[in-house]
Amino acid sequence: MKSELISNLSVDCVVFGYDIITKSLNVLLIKRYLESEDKKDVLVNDYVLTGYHVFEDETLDKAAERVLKELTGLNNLYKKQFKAFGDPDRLTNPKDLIWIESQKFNLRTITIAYYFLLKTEDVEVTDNASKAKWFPVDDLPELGFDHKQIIKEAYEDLKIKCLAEPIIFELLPDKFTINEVQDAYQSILGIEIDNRNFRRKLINKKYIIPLDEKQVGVSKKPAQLYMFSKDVYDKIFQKNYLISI
Amino acid sequence: MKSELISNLSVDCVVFGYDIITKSLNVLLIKRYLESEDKKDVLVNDYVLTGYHVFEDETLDKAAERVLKELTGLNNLYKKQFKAFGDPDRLTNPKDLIWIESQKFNLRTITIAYYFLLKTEDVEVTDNASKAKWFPVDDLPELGFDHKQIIKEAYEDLKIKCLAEPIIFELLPDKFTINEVQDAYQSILGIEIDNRNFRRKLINKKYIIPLDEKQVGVSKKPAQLYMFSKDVYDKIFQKNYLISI
DNA sequence: AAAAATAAACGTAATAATGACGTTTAATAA
DNA sequence: TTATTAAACGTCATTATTACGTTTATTTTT
Repeated sequence: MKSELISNLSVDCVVFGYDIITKSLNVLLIKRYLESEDKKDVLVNDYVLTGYHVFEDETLDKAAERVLKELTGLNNLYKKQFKAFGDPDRLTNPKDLIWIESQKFNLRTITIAYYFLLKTEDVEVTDNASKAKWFPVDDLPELGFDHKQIIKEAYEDLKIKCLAEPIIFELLPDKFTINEVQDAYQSILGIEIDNRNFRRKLINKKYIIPLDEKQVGVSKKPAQLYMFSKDVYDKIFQKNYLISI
Repeated sequence: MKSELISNLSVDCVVFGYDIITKSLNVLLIKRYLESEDKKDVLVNDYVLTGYHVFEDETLDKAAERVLKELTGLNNLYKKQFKAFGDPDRLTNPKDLIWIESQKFNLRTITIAYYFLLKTEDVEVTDNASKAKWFPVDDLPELGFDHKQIIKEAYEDLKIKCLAEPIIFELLPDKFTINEVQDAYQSILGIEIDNRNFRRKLINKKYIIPLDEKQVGVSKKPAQLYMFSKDVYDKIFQKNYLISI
């Protein structure tokens, strides 16, 4: 008879931050440590996503939020559980064998992967050996485990969601210019958009609200600032089923 | 120190079938058995999704496909892993406590939930006590565990995907009429669509291909049959980023 | 203080898509 | 042969999109 699987449960967080200056979508990564023979922490020359085991009395969502809070100090970010990873080749450690009622079980590590959206500027990054660091999503360093794959799938999901929902505003400051929105779309989706058409389209949306403010500290004509109203968006969306196949 | 979580891993399958006659989206469910004191199987008066433990050497996807194959005999259906469910209150059984290196662990059951799409007609259902049965998604019976919630979330995900991708054709026969597509959308999304506009829109799509065939055995004017070409759709989609916020 | 430079903002015309309807056609049933 | 009915076609006003050109407001340079 085949063995049923007992697994070690963790969450991994893909933290996406958009940098309005460099116009790049970044991922927050930490250096990986491994436990050595003599129990000292040894630095490995690659990076990993932040993740941790789920505690006994914790929901998956809470575990992801806890991990994120420890990493960034932030709460209440846009969060999406996008996929579970748990293929047999994820088995990490030969010590991960357990016995239950004299039966042997392999202990596979299942991770429930989340992604979070924020503004790069909201996370203070000090480039110490042990601390988190931003990397452009299209120029990642060496990554441990299957984390490159996890990031890839998170990014795919994000792109699709960007096209269908106004989550771009989770990545932008509360007050933004039209061109900043365009740049964000272009960077994330890897496409070119006509500025004049994009501008008209966005300005005509009821939920894109012009403010009585302009950019300050720019060395050319300062642009009009806008905000996104989720309330207005939700009201409009309710009656707007659009089959776009 | 808080206990890390060790979990029992399973997959649950939400099998959606669309019935072209009753115009209803159905879910395939089985009666639930519980193990009684004297080890005989005892029937419980509710239904559950099909699901099973993941085996030691199995990927999550393979496990879901295996469960589906055992239930329906079918392969190669549209499949989506849509969410992991594993909150602490899912803990089912007091016997689910294990010891590893003299540490006690609670054994929570994590389930990776998938949904599959097929035509109701493709699954022969015999209404025996132990066999699978179709239920309309908006008229479900009593359900065990958190399976009502799982179905609800699968349905929400399906609705959103229906609006963005041509997965409706996974639920329809290979040869279909325009009105059958409209009925499917109306039933699944719970909306009314103008037939004349819908017809025009669909017929104009390059990937909706008219066949040299009409309906047979209908008692009114027989309708033109069409097919969906995934190849053509994929080619068109590649250059068609549409930001529809 | 005027001129050059430049990003922001506005404009237009052709085409395509959508929404809200009315009408005709091809088949079966009476 | 006629009535019935679902399928299929047509129209018109409105809105959205595409593909461009032009003007404006501000800073920097001369």
